[in-house]
Amino acid sequence: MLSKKAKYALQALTFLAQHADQDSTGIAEIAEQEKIPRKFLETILLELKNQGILISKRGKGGGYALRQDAEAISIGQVIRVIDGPLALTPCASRTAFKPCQECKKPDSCSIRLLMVKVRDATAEILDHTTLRHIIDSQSALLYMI
Amino acid sequence: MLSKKAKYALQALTFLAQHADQDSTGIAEIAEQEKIPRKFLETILLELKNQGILISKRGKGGGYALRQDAEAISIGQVIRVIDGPLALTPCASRTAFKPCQECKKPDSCSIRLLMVKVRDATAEILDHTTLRHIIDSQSALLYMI
DNA sequence: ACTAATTCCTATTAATTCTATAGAAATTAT
DNA sequence: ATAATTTCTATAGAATTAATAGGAATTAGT
Repeated sequence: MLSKKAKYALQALTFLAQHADQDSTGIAEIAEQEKIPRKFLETILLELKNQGILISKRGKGGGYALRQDAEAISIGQVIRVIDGPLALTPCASRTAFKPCQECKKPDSCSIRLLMVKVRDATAEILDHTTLRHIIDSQSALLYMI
Repeated sequence: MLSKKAKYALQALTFLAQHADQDSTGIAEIAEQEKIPRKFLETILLELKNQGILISKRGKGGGYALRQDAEAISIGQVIRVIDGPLALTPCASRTAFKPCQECKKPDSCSIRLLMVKVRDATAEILDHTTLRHIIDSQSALLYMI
């Protein structure tokens, strides 16, 4: 399951993608529009900034904006940054592989191979879907079919 | 991520599938061989029994066995029983759909449609992989490719 | 009938993670 | 200066997960 944090992050990024014309949008506005707890959103946006997905402007009139165009930010990237690996088990992650304790042969563990297969299918979708797909519902819907 | 409980369940079921010739296998043996905390495993096996995946024999010489053949038990079924829906969000589940609070139109939410797509890809794999595939590593490996 | 071995049941504790908030420092536009 | 904002770090609160406890019920063998 996705955490609330990740869901909030996707909502906020979607909002920012939709307001990419403005050069920055404040936390307060995003929190209010998307109904996300204000202080919680603060920490989330800060994390997205520290991870290079957002840029910020401090002080009066400050706020956040996407660092790159919406088509350059994949949903997979966002979820990994907030919730960690996409894989169902650490031993099935390609970005953060970690073998199970006491697992002698990860290479021949059938459960692991299955989990890798699921991870690959998930990553294939999430790494090829971008914020652009999300905000442009028409192309998104076409893409989905 | 899969819970430890689900991982233990898969280990135990794999073990039972490999010992399907015996008419029952005790908790103690499974716990020892698979290095699963004994008391925790008790509750897991009981749950799998209550969900119709295992049968048990009580009293001296008792134990557990698969209710059906290994090829009739899918990994998706096991994970759902222990961890709940495969989907990353409740609104993307087909077996336990639940809309997000305040979501006006789940039908046109692009994030939801994306999550449904991921769910379907995951379920396609997990519902078509059985304990038989897992224990027969050769056919499993072929299947994986 | 007795004993030992086992599953069954329910409650509880312990540990971990997730969610949210607090409060003040640093920064910036006006 | 002032007001509005992000930044930072800590921590509290809530929920979930992981594990254990202890005894009841059942069964095989003697």
